[in-house]
Amino acid sequence: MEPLHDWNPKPEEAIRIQDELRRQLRLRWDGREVHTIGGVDVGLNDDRARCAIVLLRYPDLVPFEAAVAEVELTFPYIPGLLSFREGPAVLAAWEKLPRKPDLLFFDGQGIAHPRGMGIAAQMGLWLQVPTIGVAKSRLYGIHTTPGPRRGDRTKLLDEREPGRVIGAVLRTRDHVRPVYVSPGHLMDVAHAVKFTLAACAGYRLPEPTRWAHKVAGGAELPPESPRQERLL
DNA sequence: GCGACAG
DNA sequence: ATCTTGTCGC
Repeated sequence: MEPLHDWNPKPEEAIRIQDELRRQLRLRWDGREVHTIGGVDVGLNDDRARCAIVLLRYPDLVPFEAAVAEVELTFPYIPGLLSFREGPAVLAAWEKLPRKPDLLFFDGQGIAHPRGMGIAAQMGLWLQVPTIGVAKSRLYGIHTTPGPRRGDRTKLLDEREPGRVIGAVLRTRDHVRPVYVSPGHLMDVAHAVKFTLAACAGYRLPEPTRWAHKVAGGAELPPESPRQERLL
């Protein structure tokens, strides 16, 4: 892939990089067919980051492939610069994947970010694949509380430009805390919400992300999820 | 200066 | 993210 920038800049430079990358984002869904989706999760251990990417069949959500990679941590956790801490591990796991998914879910924000460049957006640019950010809490944006049922949602608005919708606060289960959904690259808000609901099966977080979290923690894919199954 | 602050 | 068991409520 095309190196877009250095991964160990000073925070001030990282911010400049994000401001520059923003113009490359394509916040539009092109209508492509989706047969496989992937989930990314990064676990942190002392001075190393372990990333897992799990691929699932869509729309039945059966996991069939996974890749794990571990990398040395070189960047601190700074709100707004999460991608610089976890990005290298994601790239390492991505290169180990035998095949790439049609769509990727991230644990974190897409464009619902101070500079419109959350980890789902930034990695979408690196990987050149449609991405969606599903965060467990808010980083940026203003909103009201959505209804209590699965599917209920409110708009996530840009703090500095309240007329601009940057995502959705979405209830993925009845009476459970909503998640913050925002498009990354090659995605729009409506489809990000649609795919997120389609990927949530009984739990607050999307299945791809849940599997990635388990695998990053050492779990194996179930036997009934053959790693070499033909998909088409 | 005082909060807010993905994972 | 991580420290940490059982427990209350939807």
